[in-house]
Amino acid sequence: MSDEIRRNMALFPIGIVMKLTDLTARQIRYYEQHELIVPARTAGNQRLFSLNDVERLLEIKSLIEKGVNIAGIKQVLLPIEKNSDDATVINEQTEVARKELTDSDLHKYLKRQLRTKRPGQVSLIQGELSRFYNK
DNA sequence: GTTCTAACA
DNA sequence: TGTTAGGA
Repeated sequence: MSDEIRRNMALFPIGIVMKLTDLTARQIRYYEQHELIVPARTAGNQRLFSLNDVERLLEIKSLIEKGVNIAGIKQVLLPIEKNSDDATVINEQTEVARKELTDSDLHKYLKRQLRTKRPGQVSLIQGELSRFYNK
C-alpha cells in the first residue's frame, strides 16, 4: 500500500482528532462546514478523519493562531478535490484498520508517518505532534 | 460512553 | 466559539 493511500485512510473519530490537534469538536465541525476539511463518514454518520485531515487541521490551527480568518485560510489551503489523491478514503481495508487501532498503535503509527516526509506540511506536523512521541 | 445536528440564557 | 438539548 502506498503512503499516499495510507495517509488518506479514514481512521480517527473526532475524539482522537481533538487530542491530536488540541481543537474542540465545535471548531473541527465548524471548519468542516466551511469545507476546510472533508472527513469521511461511517454508516452511522460519524466523522472519520485521515492523517491528512489531521495535518490540514493543524495548518488551520496555526493560521487561526496567526489571526487569519476562514476566508483567508481558504485562500491558503487549496480545496480538496473529489476523487483526487487528497480525498479521504473509507473502505473495507480502512474499516479493519480503524477497529484495530489502539492508543499504542496510534503512537507507533504517528511516529512512522513522521518519517514519510511531505513538502510543505512536514515541519508543521512534526512540531505539533511532537508532544505525543516525545513524552 | 461517544458523536451528531441545531440553536442560543 | 461555548454550550446544551435531544437522538442515534
